[in-house]
Order: sequence, then structure tokens, then C-alpha cells
Amino acid sequence: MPVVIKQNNSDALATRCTSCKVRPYSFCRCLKEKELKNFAGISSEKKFSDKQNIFLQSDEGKRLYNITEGNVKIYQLLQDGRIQIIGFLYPGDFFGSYKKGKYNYSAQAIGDVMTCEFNGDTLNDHMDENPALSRELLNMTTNELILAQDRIKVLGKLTATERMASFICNISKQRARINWQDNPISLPMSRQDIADYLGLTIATVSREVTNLKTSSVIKMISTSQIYINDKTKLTELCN
Amino acid sequence: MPVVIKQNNSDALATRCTSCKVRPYSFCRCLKEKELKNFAGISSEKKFSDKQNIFLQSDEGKRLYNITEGNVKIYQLLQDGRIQIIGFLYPGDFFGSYKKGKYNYSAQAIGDVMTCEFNGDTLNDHMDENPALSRELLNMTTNELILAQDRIKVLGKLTATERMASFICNISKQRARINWQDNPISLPMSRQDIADYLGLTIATVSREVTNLKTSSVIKMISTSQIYINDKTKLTELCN
DNA sequence: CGGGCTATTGACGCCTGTCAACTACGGTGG
DNA sequence: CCACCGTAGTTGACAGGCGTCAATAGCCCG
Repeated sequence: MPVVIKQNNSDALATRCTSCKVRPYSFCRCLKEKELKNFAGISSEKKFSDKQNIFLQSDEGKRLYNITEGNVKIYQLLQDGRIQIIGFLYPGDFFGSYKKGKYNYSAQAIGDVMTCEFNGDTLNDHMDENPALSRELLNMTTNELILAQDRIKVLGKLTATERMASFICNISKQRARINWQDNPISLPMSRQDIADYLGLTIATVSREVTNLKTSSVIKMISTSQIYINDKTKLTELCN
Repeated sequence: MPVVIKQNNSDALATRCTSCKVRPYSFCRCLKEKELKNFAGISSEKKFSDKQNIFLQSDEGKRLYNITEGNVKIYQLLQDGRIQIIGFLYPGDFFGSYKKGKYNYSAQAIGDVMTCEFNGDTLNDHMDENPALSRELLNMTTNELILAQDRIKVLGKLTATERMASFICNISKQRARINWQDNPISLPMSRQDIADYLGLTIATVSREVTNLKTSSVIKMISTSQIYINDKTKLTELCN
């Protein structure tokens, strides 16, 4: 079970949102300082540990989560057990649903994860009162849609080499966006996760990493630490 | 060049939105009757003919289009000419962008198309005045995102047979959603378009259609008219 | 009836999947 | 501190699904 970290007592509420490190990157950045304490009151911090499911696609529920620390994968399962990872999510990203019905994917923690959990109904009420909130959610959902459309192109047309190259490129860009080190980069997810994300197999992913090493486009600091030697060449490989 | 059909004179404005057949399926359904005339004033009807580009990915612009008649494909081009069709759009769907910068895809008419064109700035202003509008756009964008995520699964994990089956299923469902005949169904797009949509080649698409015919899951009325004989079997093939 | 485009079908090859063996690494216990 | 073990990643051999290319068939329209 997820762990509720702090009770919503007044002290905690006063500082939780105002001191939140990911606020500049999450949808709550649209709120004014004075609204934050109130907003903290409608959310609760929840912690998840490695490989713990945050929710399943089959769950009935309307909860929205904001990642404050760690990484999350969202995925869909096919009947026969095949898995497709829809996306990797990072601090500042949100996921879940504020509508009734089943979720469109399952969500699982990669390593330790800290989240802000919102009830969909409560969030909807807030949107009614504060139009800026729905505008910001519209903005961020539109950005998500753009990312999803780019992924459609990757999975529909790119070769294994191109998929791997664009994966590394995109991780690096994402790190830069939230002001983290963008080279070298650490990969929090396993090779199997990368394969399930790129529509490949673990063997192919491994081979492509080896190829990138051999052509010295990248250098492996460790299994999960990549240093990009030649950004130009990497970008070319992305097509 | 696109053809502007009606000048925004007062008579046309009074009836254009109120008599619009796709309004129950498009984002403007959130507007009240009395707001419609005003809303008609910020849009203009534009017509496009077969294979005409509505905009290119490289265009600078912020225009949003609502389809009132016909079908549109949105697609991305790779450097070397490979094409990935991101989606087929139908009456009631919207596309384009209300933010500054380049579009995320190109849009092209499939057959004759009638649209409502909005200027992004004007639409943004309207969202400021009318929060219901941004809520509705949020709803519809969220639905788009769900469709895109399902497509990620299709392109990442499904076999050619499964892709073809789910394509036919989805078209049928889409027709039902806007209260059109859902069996038999007409396919407005070419085999090449279907291939570029499903991440396959025209040869494979053709072979899969033949397989579905041979196993009498479907029957071809003409090249572009499919009758679904066995919906259960078709659904099973989708996984 | 003929020309041109689109769709179908066949032959063949390649990219990536499958399966399995091997290697690297990290944690645990003696 | 090191031997042991389990998990994760790499690599090789082989196979198969889908792409490529080309020939044929079907269809629309003049």
C-alpha cells in the first residue's frame, strides 16, 4: 500500500506547495501564492517504492498524480501478456484521470517515487472556481499529445537504430528542460523497459547500445549511465 | 488556395453555428445558443479539395480547424521522405494549433473538406472570457491523447493482422459515435494512406485485407467499401 | 476501348525477434 | 574479504514476418 507521508495539518499545508521543487514544471505553477495553501489541502503526498503499482488500467477511479520525486512508467497490457510502455514520466509530470471510469493505462513506480495525489472530483471543482487551472491543464495535455504524436512516428516508421538514438536524445532534452544534468545521463529504467517503450526486444536494444558504443557516439560510464560523445552524430541518427 | 465560402455577414452568422450538423460532436457544443452568433463571427468557413494541404508542419501559424464535412489526414514527414500518418480526422474533430510556433504535423484533405477556421489568438481570448470553452477543449484534447496512446500500443506491439483488424474496428466505432452507418463502412483513404497510418507497407495492407476476406471475417463491396461479416472474430483478431 | 492510376499478388531478402549461452554485477553470508 | 548466487545485460546462431521490387490485375474516366 502507498504510504501517506504527511497529515494535512496546517503547518505542513503552509509550506508543502510553496517549497515544492517541481512546481515550476507542473500544472500547479499557474496558481498564485495565496492560493497554494488551499491547494495543498486538496492533495496528499504519497510515496511508492520500486515496481509498486500506483494504479492498474482495470481500476475504477479518478485520481490524478503529480510526480515530485522519482520516475514512473505508464503501460498497457495485451491479453497474452505483451506489454507496451506508453511513456516514462519524470518530476513535474502528471498522470491518472479526473474523469470517472477506468484508467487508460497502468502506472508503476521505477525506484522510489514521491507524488501529490488529487481526487478527480475535487480537482474538477477547483477548475470551476479557477479557470487558470483548466487552461494550464489544457496546455500541458496539449504538450503530452505532441509527445505522443512524436512517439507514433517513432514506432511507426523508425528503425531500431533510429529509435535508440532518439530515445537517448529525448532523455537528454527532458533533463535539460527541468534543469538537470543533460550529459552524462542516467537511465532509471531497465533494458526491458526501454525495449517495451521502443517496441523492440531487449536483445535488439542491447545490440543497438553496443553499436553506439562501437561507433563512439556514446560511452557507457556504467550500465545505466550514458555519456554522449558526439551529439551531432546522435542527432543525425535520429533522422 | 482555400476558398472562403461565406462572408461573415449578419444573416450567415445568425444561422451558421445554430444549424451546424457537427456541433454536437465538436468543442463548440459547450456554447450556449445566445453565444453562437458571436462565436460564428470569430470563425470562417473554408473549403479544401482532395490532396490539398491545409497547412504544413513547417508553417508558422496558429490556426485551429474544425471539420464540418469530409476527412483529413495529419502526418509527419521524415528527412528521407518516409511519411507517418498521425491520424485520420472526421467531422467534428479539430486540428491545428492555438499556440505560436510551427505546427506539430501537416494536414491534408482527403476528398472535399469543409472546415471552420479559427485564429489562435482570438480563440485564446474567447477562452479567457468563457472558461467552459477551455474545459471542453481540455476534455477533447484528453480524448485525443487517449486515442494517441492506444495508437502507440498498436504501432509498438501489434502484428500486421492485429493492426488491420483494429483499424477496421476503430473506423466502425468512430462511425457509430457520430451516428453514421457502422456496417458496411466506406474507407475514404487510399491503401497507401492506411499503410502509412499503421506503420506497414501497401503490400502488407493488401495481403491482410485479402486474408480477412479469405477467412470471411469481412466482405469487400468495392475496394473502399467493407462489410463486416463476423464482428466477434474481428474483435478477437484485434487482441 | 484504351490509358493511367491504384490495388493485388508473387519471389526474395533483410531486419529484428527468438532462444539460449555466457558475462557482469551487486548483495549476502560464511 | 571472498565465495556464492541471483538478477540483469550482452552476444551469437538461427528463423520468420514484413519490406522490397516487380509483374499482373482491376478500375475509373475519357
